[in-house]
Amino acid sequence: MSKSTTLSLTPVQAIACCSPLAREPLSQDAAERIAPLLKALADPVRLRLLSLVASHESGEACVCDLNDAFELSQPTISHHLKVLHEAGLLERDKRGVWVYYRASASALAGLASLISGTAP
Amino acid sequence: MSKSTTLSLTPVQAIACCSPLAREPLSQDAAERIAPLLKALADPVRLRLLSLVASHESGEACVCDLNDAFELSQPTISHHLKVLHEAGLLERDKRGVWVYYRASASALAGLASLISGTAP
DNA sequence: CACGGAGATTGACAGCTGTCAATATTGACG
DNA sequence: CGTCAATATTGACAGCTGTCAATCTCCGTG
Repeated sequence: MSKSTTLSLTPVQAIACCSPLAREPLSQDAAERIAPLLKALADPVRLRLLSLVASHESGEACVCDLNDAFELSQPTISHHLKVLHEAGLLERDKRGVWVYYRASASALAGLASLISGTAP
Repeated sequence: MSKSTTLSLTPVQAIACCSPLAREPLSQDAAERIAPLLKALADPVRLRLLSLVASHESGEACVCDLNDAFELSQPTISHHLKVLHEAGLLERDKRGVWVYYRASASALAGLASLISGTAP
């Protein structure tokens, strides 16, 4: 593979390639692909959003419910959901006027194995 | 400025208390304790630093070696190491003039189990 | 003791990020 | 159609963050 400055990997794929942190030194390239994913997670509101969605009975949650769980404006919640979605941590599903989000199990598993060294 | 934090939990302990993200909705309190830990990790340079230390043969690495691995100024590396240390992800050990850092296995394991849902 | 080198701290600055108000877009339904 | 409700987008702004140059602290050694 040649170096490509415009590679369009989903962030989830950015992780799949890497051995755990403690296994061998992370390359600069890998680090720069992984950091945005962690950055997406590194916010209290987004952590709660992801947890709310992931722990929801049906495995998915409607934005309308999520908005009510915070004392933040609707655009702010929408912004956080967008960040999580673009990182590949949340999957979006629009049904009619409502939008449902689902947590990406593979993304979370990938992150965890990167950090702990557990094989996926 | 102020060392105002009233709670004196290490960030590692901040995690130990929580069930995995997908198990039940994270409380605001828990989210605000965990986010700083992820924030410490969510930087390409710090990811590489942690990986360098964690994957080092003896389990620890001297700052002098770490400095050489980046094209960044010494104060910048020192700053990143401080962030990782204050988050509880790196342990500091000063021996004479040299300082050695060691990765905290429990912090990493805690984070991973929080994310993936694996029991600690 | 004085000097030199390892690492930390300080101060400054540009760029990023979380938040809101205002507005746009989209689909259901009369 | 026209209206209404659910999300998304835009623009603005304050606060945080990564970086460097300069300086400081500490310790070993001549």
